[in-house]
Amino acid sequence: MELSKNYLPSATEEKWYQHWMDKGYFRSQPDGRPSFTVVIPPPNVTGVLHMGHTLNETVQDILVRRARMTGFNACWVPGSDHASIATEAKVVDMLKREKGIEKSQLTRDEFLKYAYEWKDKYGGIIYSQIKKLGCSCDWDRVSFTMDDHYYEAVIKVFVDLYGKGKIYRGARMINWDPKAKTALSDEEVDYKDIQGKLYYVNYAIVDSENNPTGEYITIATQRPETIMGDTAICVNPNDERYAHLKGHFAVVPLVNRKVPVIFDEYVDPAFGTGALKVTPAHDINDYNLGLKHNLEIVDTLNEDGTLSAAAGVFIGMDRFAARKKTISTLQEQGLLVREQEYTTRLGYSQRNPDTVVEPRISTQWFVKMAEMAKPALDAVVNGDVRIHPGDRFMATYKYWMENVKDWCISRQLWWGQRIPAFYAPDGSFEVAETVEQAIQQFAAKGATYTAADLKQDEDVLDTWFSSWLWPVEVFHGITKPGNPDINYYYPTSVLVTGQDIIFFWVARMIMAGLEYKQEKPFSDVYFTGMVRDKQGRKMSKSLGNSPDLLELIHQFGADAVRCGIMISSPAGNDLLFDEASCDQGQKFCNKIWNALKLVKMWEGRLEANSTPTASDFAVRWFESRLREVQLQVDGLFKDFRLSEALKAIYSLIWDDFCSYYLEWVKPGFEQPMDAAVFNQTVLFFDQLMQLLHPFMPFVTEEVYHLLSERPAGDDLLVKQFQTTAAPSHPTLVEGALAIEVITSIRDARNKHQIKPKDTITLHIDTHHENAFHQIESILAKQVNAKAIVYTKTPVPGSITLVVQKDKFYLETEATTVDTGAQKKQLEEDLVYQQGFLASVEKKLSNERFVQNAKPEVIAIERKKKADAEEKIKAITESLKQL
RNA sequence: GGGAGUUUAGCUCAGUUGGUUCAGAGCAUCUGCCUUACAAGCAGAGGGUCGGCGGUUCGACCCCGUCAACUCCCA
Repeated sequence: MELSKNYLPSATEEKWYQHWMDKGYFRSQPDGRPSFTVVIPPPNVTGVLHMGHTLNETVQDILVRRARMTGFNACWVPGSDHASIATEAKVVDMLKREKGIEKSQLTRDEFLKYAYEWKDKYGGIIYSQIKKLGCSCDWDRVSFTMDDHYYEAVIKVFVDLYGKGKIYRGARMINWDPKAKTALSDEEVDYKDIQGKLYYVNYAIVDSENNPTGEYITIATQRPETIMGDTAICVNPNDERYAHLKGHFAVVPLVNRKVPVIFDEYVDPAFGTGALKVTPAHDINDYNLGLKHNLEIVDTLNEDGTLSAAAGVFIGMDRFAARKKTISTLQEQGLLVREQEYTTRLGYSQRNPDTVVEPRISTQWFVKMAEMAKPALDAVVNGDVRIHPGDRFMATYKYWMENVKDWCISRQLWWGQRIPAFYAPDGSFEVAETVEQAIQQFAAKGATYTAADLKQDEDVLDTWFSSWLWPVEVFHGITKPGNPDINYYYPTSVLVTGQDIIFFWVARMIMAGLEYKQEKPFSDVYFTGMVRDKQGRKMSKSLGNSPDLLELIHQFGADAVRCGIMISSPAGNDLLFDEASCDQGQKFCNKIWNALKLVKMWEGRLEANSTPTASDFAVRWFESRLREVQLQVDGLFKDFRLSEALKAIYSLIWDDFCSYYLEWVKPGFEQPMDAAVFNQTVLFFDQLMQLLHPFMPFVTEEVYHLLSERPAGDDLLVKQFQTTAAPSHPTLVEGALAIEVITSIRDARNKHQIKPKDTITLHIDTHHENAFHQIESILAKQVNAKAIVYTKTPVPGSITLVVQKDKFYLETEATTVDTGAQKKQLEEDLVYQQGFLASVEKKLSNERFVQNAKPEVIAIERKKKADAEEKIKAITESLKQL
């Protein structure tokens, strides 16, 4: 069989993915094995996979494949969420651009028809990308947050929580987008620093009898257009400047409203004039003050950002025009004292980036969080749910859970689950799964209505209110409680996601899981870092610095992309993604490919018992190295240190296997290959491919099948790991010595400019010849020695070097030996060793060290001392000869 | 303003209960090699006062305090 010069990913990847699918390897049904369940954090249907997703999906696939190979029934559920705000915006955009239709021209049902069409057209793109990446998801279980059963589950949960008093409807301060005319969640607001102005305005003081005292109080405000909504003036109770105003009132300019002067420590006496105008309808802090002091709320803005009738003046004028008008009017009335430049932050709508978000009192639906947060906090604090990397996120999680605010779940949109509240003409309402049920509930209270009388709430629920049920409802745990799937797969094993949604999603999923399954939704949470470009900038569409995943896969191959992103991805830290790391992955594939070519070359010239002894040590050593790394990788997986695991395997394959092992067992030019050694080599190669498979599934499966003919069903993807025996420690030490000797001799050859082709005679002066007997042929091959001889005396005219306690003499005809350089080298080495010895002796002669240090530590120090003394002796002897 | 995190080689990062002169890896750099698996490769090498200062300790990259710079979250 002719193998191509380099590894060619494209054909391989398609072939194997198809094969795995045909075999049904990704499908999972409950059985007798333990389950290993992962639910994909739903990417939203609007998108394509970006590098953040790529990292995420790769991590999940690695965990799932590894679990599948270690006896678990692995089930990875793919899916996506409906992303109500983003999707609705895209559909609105598309309708306008392509069909010239405004949303306002459509009925709700007509709009939803377009939205579903849009979803069907674009929603699948992301799945094809996940497949290209090699992800082993169970494609028979694809879930979507707007699926019929899922929709039903969300409604059920809403009704249930309402019944339990955990959902309420109320007027609260929310973020309002006056352009889109919808409430926004906190995460949909972007804050920007801007240069604004502080306006100092005089309010006349009147006493409790309403008589002007002739005094004015000056307040500083950024938003003079909200003056008409003022219902108090607030000062700090400790501020002596204003203490005499107790019981007095101020007159709000323009509208001449008499408002009380109140006292609250919230006010910072050092800011502005120390006096604050309180506008409970238009500022969150003022709103809280208003609640505390029982202030009237005057909402002076309409939903489109114009001034309302309640403002009394400038009615119908836009808020920013009204600001100008207010300022000029105050100026005319002589109430504007001064203006001051001021830097502040304003919230802008993520959807309409030029629109300033307005804090607004609005009637919305809320989930009471405090009660549900408590068990969810405990679950993490107790370690029932483990977070990786743990220490970093515990504090943040705790803080948020202990200071959690009620969750605004209504959105003024159409794309999403419609709130199941039914209103009677008199404004009373019932929450029910169906209108029929609502009619009954009204009837039970003595009110008779028909379906035509009742009006369902126009709003839909926040997308997170559906995705927080994800680990439960993808297995129909809400709609069909107790079904075999939910019983088998829940709780899921690991959730892999970005740290940015720890509150929006992870915390709430834990709440929902505990509420509806009385059990955590997952045992471990693995937070990946954020993918940035190599300059450290966030990847974003507007910067255009996010590479196209399909393009990357096309260029480097899926394995290379996976390898590239994992190898540069320390657990939990942000990673600076550079395409060069994919290049490294591609080279790694080629390295493996070439090792395969070498092994396949030997297949044609096998011979039993040709020269087995020469390779004995190589085989024993590599077996131990392989075991050592296998055990190391086991441990790293337990700690979710996947990047380190990949690096360990990478180095095992490239350095230990290719650079040493294969070179050591390689037969001489046109020499036969020992059959036993060959078979052992193939077994090693198999195991290496198996170890690497979760990280780089395609190339490993391909190489596995090229190494040997495999019976049907013997695929790497389902090949089970065997338990690993302990490595032989002495063998590992001997191997390390061999490598050190080889490297030192090569270095000496280089330094003395001995050409690679020139042979040497190697003289070894050692106390343990046996250790060298077994690696003689390896040594000879690796340092190009034509002969190896043992000696107890220095070899005149040779290159001398000392490795550990042994002396080596390189005899060569090619060059004259530069004794000066050698001497210098040995002297430097001697100085270093003497310094080392001195530091060890200093330690050992320190009484307090000997008293306090652990016995093992002291023993190690004594050994260090003895080793250093021997080495110094060897160097000194060599120096004498020069 | 409140909280968290980071700072180790030119770059990106490891460093797991303080104990080899412990200062590591990959990439990049330099030197020598077209050695019949691989030049997308091979063999070597040089790079660092572990952010600054102080403390605890027989001993500190590691623990404590403080200062500085950067990043993120919340308001």
